[in-house]
Amino acid sequence: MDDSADVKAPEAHDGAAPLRRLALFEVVAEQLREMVLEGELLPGSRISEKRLCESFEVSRTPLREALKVLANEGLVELLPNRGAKVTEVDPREVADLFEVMVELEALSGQLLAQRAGDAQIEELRALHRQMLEHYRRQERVEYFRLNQRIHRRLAEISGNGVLLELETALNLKITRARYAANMQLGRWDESAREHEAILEALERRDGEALARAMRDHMRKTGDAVLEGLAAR
Amino acid sequence: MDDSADVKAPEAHDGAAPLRRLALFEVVAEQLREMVLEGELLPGSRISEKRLCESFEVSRTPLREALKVLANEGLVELLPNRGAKVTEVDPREVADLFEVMVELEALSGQLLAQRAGDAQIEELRALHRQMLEHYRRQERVEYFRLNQRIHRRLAEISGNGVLLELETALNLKITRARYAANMQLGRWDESAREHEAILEALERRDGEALARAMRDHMRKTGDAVLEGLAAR
DNA sequence: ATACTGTATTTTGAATTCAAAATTCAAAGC
DNA sequence: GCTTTGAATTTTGAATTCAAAATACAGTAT
Repeated sequence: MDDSADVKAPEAHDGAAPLRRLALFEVVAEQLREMVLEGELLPGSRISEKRLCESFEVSRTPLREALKVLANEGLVELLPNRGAKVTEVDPREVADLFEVMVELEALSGQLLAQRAGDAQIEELRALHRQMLEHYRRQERVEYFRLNQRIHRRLAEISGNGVLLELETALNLKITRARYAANMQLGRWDESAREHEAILEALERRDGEALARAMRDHMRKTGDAVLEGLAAR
Repeated sequence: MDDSADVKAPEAHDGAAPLRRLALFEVVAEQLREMVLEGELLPGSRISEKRLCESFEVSRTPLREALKVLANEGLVELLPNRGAKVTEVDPREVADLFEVMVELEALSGQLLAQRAGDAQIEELRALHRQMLEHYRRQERVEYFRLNQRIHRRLAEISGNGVLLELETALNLKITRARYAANMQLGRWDESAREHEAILEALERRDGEALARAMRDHMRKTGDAVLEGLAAR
């Protein structure tokens, strides 16, 4: 309607153009997701459709579609005839979350030991080194980003698409719990050591040890987050 | 010709009755889900919004909302500006699915051994006996239903809400794969024996054995389904 | 003053409308 | 004969409209 920059793919006659202009509701969903994750929309608060529509400058239709997506991700709750509210961070649920995530990580570990190629292990080692460098320089945001990226890459390389999807979905909620607990990046040193153990086990292709290391890492992360939540 | 009476009545167990009239899009989503699961809408087929709107006698708005729900469940794919199509049953993905499900079941087993109360174990034993009775009488549909119910009950009693949700979600896709492979109820006898082993381990509260039994059961189910898929 | 009831306002749910993109199909050009 | 081009049609995306439900509020009765 106005000067908004259209996101469109450059007209390429060349085949592989996987980049599609995403639907409005997807853009809105992404924005909303970020707002919920980072606590800009407070847990438990009611969501006024009208207000959000105005702030996003979209009509209610795409906003409501986006809310349905977020609802399926568990970030908002839809109360019939009563609008939507941001889901509360329930320590009990977070505990459950980690209980499951620990096992998923263990599975990732086993699969990784079987399936990771040499090049991929080197890639991970490089990312790891890079992360340690951020650690050394105390660059928190970059460290956190790389940490997330490494975990995602591990899930990708494990070669199980369903596992990757689940870890991504659960990681959403975990990230939110971290924010809620002001714990985005606690346990630097410990965490770095655990990562080292993971890399070593992977390089030895020791499935048992790798599963144990990843399980251990996730369990300790969970304990820290839960502790942070309790201390609010 | 069909049974459209089963739309509501989620009302069941414990105290606080959250009785609510469900939104139109939820009803539509439930119907669609069933149609996809049972193969009434063929994998890979494009979904015409107009046609479905007419058959459901609703406008496009709730139908589109329902499609978004199904898309998040992985039963349909949304192609921007090109409508929706029913997701194909990919044997590779089904294999991944079971690979994950096996671990979730193992976790269920461990938790069950720790947390199941005597009354709940008795309840499960009763359900098991009832299922065997259906087996004896060769009542396939009832057997299958009870089988599903027992698995769900096991997940519930394991006391981890996240685990329950994930198992429910994955079970959706597994059910679809079974239909696709014409395998809704293969392996009667074998399956019944495996269930017996599960119950026994649970009654002994032997977490290790229970995890092993449930893992084993799910793994064999997966093998059978994959075999069925390959033989299409 | 408090609790209750009926009414007005707001908010949500669903249908309809309008615009933009894709698909179809036929004709023109090579 | 085959491919390409460009309207006409269909289908999807998003805004708007209309209806129903919930909330807020005022007045009344106890």
